Amino acid sequence: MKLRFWLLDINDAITEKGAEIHLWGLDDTANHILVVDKSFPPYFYLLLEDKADIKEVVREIEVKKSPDAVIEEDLERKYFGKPVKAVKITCRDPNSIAKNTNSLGKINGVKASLEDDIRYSFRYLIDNDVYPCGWHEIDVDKIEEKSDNKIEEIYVAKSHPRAIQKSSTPSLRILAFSIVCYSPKGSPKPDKNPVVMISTATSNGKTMQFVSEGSNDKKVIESFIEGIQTYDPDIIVGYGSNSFEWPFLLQRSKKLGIKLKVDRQGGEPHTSVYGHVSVTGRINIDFFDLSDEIEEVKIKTLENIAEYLGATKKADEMLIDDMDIPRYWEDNSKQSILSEYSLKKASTILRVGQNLLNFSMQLSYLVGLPPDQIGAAAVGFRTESYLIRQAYKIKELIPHRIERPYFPYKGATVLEPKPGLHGKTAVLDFRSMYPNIMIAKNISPDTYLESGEKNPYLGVYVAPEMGYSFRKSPPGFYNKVLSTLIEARDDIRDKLKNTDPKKTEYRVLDSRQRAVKIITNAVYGYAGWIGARWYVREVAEATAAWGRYTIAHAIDLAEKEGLEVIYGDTDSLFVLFDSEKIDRFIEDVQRDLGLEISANEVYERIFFTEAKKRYAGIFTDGRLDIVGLEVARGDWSEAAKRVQEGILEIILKGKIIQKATSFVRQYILDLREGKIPFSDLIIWKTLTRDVSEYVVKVPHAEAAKRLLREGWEVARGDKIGFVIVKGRGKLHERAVPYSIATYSEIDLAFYEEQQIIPAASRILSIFNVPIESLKP
DNA sequence: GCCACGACGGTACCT
DNA sequence: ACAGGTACCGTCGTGGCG
Repeated sequence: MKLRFWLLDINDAITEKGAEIHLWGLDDTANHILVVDKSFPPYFYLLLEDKADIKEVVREIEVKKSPDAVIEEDLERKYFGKPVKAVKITCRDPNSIAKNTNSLGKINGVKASLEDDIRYSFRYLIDNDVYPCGWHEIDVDKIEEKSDNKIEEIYVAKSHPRAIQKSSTPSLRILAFSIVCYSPKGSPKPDKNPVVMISTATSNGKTMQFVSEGSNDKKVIESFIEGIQTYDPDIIVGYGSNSFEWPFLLQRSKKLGIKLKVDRQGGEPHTSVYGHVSVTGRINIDFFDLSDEIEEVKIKTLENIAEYLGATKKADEMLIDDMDIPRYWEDNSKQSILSEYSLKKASTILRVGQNLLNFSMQLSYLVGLPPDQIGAAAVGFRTESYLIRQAYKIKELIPHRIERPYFPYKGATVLEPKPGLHGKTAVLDFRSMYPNIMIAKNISPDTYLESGEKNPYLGVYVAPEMGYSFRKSPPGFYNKVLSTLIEARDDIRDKLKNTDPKKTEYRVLDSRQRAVKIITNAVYGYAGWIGARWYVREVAEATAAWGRYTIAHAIDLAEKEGLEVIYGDTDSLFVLFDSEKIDRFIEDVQRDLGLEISANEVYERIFFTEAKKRYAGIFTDGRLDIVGLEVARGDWSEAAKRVQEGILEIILKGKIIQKATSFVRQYILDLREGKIPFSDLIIWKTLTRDVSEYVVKVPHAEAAKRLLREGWEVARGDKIGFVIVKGRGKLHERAVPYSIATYSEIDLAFYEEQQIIPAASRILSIFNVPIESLKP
């Protein structure tokens, strides 16, 4: 029979009989199904020397290969654009891939093994053009046998799946969860401390809560498992769950002698690629992983993300700090507040999840990585997964990732800004400059002409400055990929124009165009990443060089039209507004450089200091836009940022310096009088390494050490919030975690001198306001 | 021993 | 673990200072 299904999750199972692929999905009628495909053998390639005698090498392979391996000559493959002699070795057992790679790789005439490092389940997706979060059709037989699997039907595949065009998403059951652990002091430890509460919120509008009696938490976990199995969610979402909830529950369960059977085949969650936690048959997503897509939010707490997305009403109305949890749990009269908080957290996670799910699924569908992996995968790996799938389509062999030394290269041009306040200003930027340069100059790993190679008949593009050459023809790998992506995005944006923004379809399309944009923009960075499989430094270097050439010529053209350029960075020029000159300039650029430039932003007024990458402007509609300055940073106190923003608003709206200075003075008076709330004095900084690895004593690392001493776990990547307290000594000796410090200890003079005054004078010094006049 | 100064470590931003 | 360019803070070593 034919089965149509939407792919939810894929995993492999290695048995004595060979390898199996398990495809978990939903069929047309929303039944949960499992298709077992036993007929996809793993394989790898042997790349032969150019001069090797293929017949002779094959004879040698016959002798040395494992008995289950099958040889197939594959003369169609290319490697870095060049046709190569390759032999495909197919094995019944995925475990024999490594053995064969080792023994066959040494054969005379074999240059290298390739694609032996592609995961078996990913291989299946690539070769069959199967897409997670997409619809497929497959020939299957129904299996009647009863099993523990939490699904309605099990099938065995009689063909491989074929992707079909159908854009709808089936209705999926989502479960959000969050746990509360009780540890009298410090971070909870699964071998000592119980899970006292687990709260869930589900997409059918219900919530569940499991609370322990005393510290016996066995029942809490057991009821949670039962709750999951009963609701049987397709998607489980958490916030920080890959690093906290799942590992804690797993270890705690082990300690208590129970199995955390929450997946769809009676098994436990397990850690998999990119450090994500995989729950077989379901999609497990930790939305903390996706929070760095939201750059506007600096401190990525659930509350901040939720507030930004409009997924909660009052963000910190009932926020309980981790450090205060024991006090709530220990006090019977306060326990209900804790359980209310925990439930609210689960509901907030659900709403955040529902908000970000479209985007996750679109990115997953585009890149071709399962939705539970896509959030945890770094940008480089997302880009690479996309490239790998495209490479297969054009029969390009996939290079290994190899370790290389790092050599930096020259990047973009940044112009010196003209300091001060300017009138109406247009920002002209090149549309996708790097991708379009790579297309126009056919810059790609497979078109690069090594020095010494003779020029091809059809000619080369020679990059400025270094003179690297790239074949004009045929179109390179990156050229094809980027052209497709740019076209796809244009198509989606056209559709968006004719779609009602209130419709679901609009949100899906918008998520899709965002996903396409992210991958398009990441290709240049990927090309210069030493970890990239297709790393060719000259590719990134030549692209950057053409970029510098382009912006330099654009400046010339602008000046020839009589435009005054006041700033520019990489692919943008800020010019004093003149409609006619700008129109002519845009045409000049198109004619001379073959690239599109357009005025995407017009400021009514704009302000620069002497520094690059820092400015503030006001749009015609009165909106402020503050770039690079302290207001835009997450590592300055709210107090300093508020003062700076206030000044910028006053200046951009009316340039009344007097008003700005008295605003600063008033704020400082309020500070001195203790009127500025505690939370506005917290400074947040990321711990970018293990606390022991710091060579100099820096405030946030010293604050982190204090947390460690008090039993709290801090890890690389954590944001540490601290305040500066009164006393003698260096700053780092006075940095105290905000959760430990009290208001009366705070050194308000520090905030005046080292936070507010610098942030304020950054702006006001341009108008010659002396620092002394800022102090009351 | 104290101070000014510059190099350097460290973080976060911009495109 | 996508790139390079940039600003800015705090720490720390160093040389001058009788």
